[in-house]
Amino acid sequence: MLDPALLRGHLADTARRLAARGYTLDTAAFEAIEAERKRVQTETQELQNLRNTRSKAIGQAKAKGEDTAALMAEVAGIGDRLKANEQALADVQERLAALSLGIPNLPHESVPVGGDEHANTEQHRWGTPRTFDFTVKDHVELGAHKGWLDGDAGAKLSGARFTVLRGELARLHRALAQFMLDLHTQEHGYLECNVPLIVNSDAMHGTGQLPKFEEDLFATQVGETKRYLIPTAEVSLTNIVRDDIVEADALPLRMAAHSLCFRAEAGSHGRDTRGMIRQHQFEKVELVSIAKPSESFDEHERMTRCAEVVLEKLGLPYRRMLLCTGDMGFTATKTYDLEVWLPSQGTYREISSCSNCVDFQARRMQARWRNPDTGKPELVHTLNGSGVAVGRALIAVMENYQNADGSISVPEALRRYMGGAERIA
RNA sequence: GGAGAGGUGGCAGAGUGGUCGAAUGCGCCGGAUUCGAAAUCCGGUUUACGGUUAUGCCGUAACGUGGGUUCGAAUCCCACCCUCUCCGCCA
Repeated sequence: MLDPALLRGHLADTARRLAARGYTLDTAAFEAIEAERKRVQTETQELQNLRNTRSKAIGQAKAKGEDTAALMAEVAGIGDRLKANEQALADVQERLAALSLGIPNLPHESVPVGGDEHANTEQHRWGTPRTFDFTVKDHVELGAHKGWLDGDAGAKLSGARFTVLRGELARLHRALAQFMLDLHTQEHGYLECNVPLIVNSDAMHGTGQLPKFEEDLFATQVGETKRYLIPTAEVSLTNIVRDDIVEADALPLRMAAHSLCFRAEAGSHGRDTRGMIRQHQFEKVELVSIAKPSESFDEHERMTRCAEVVLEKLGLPYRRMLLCTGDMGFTATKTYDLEVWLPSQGTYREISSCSNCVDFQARRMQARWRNPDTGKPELVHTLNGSGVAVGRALIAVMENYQNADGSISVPEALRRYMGGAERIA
């Protein structure tokens, strides 16, 4: 959620900055509803004030044993008027909230302006894609060996975009997650967390999945209670500080979790249907930082580096992209994507996304810290990044480390998690 | 799933219809005392929203959540959520 003061005081400028990311803010509608809100709220508060003072007078009169009939008559009509006003206020505030909750974050000034991914700018590359002296196979062909990667079984059990992993490949997948979590918790200073995969509606509103993107989520309903499967552990980790006031010396609060993620992938029909690039269920090691506002952009660089180190230790060539205004997610003010080299596609594919959301999620969550300079609770900044997507990392390892005979070499960093194995075959 | 107890400020804990945003204690901040400290004493110490002739002032709201009764609700009524204890079940 944007700062309401920004919308009230700098509406035209805010609309212009939102337009850079392809969002059209209906300023006339906003101004109309905001004017109504102000009028109704002022009226309501005046009525409440009147009722309070009159009621207090009645109490004092009764205490003195005086007759209260005149006072009672005076206050008679207030109740109904007040009730009507309070209802009107609730209505207008609900409409205002619906509008506000649907407005995306403002892009940071360092973000290039552009409509889609073609305007993203490459920041740097690491590693050199390997040259093969045989015809490379993609991960689906490699995975067909020994039933390692079985899309048909996944479809039988659940439908499209589900996969069964078996044998040494399943073990390699697990090794990747273990390796990443160990790296971030033991070397990068993140606190290991194990979090709920099913969360309530408040949590989904806090990090911005709701109310706008419900169709992207899997939901559960038990009795009257509707809950949602997390599309990323960002939801669980970030909402830990919802409604909290964090002490200054606890910041930055760095948390990491290995979790399952569930995405409905509505609107992705036909994209990446082959293999396990885009699944309804996948695993990810997620990094979340809760930071002081003055430190969040430094923290963003640091977090992105933590993700890059994963790929470097795995020996996977990648590049860092700075997303343009039109390609960023709803909550982000600035996002770096890491793209890993996939030999079968001859291109780089997204494997991590690291975003600074500044106070956008914090305002929705009422997540604050106590600023020692002011003594007041102020909104924190929240950041999240994949460090990294486990399923896509598996694909990258399979394809980049494949051998002519269809076996797959195990990257040095993973061998201790694979009982020392140098290759799987 | 059954039975019971309970949810009040940073914490503990009073308050069962009226001047209660809420006693008291602890903690915290400032001051006095002191060579300094402890102890003691004095004062201060929630948050959100709105207004404003803004480093202040005024108003409104908030005692788990949502409704209801009432001129007036932390207090009475209803529903729900959560926590704890015991029993059952279960990984």
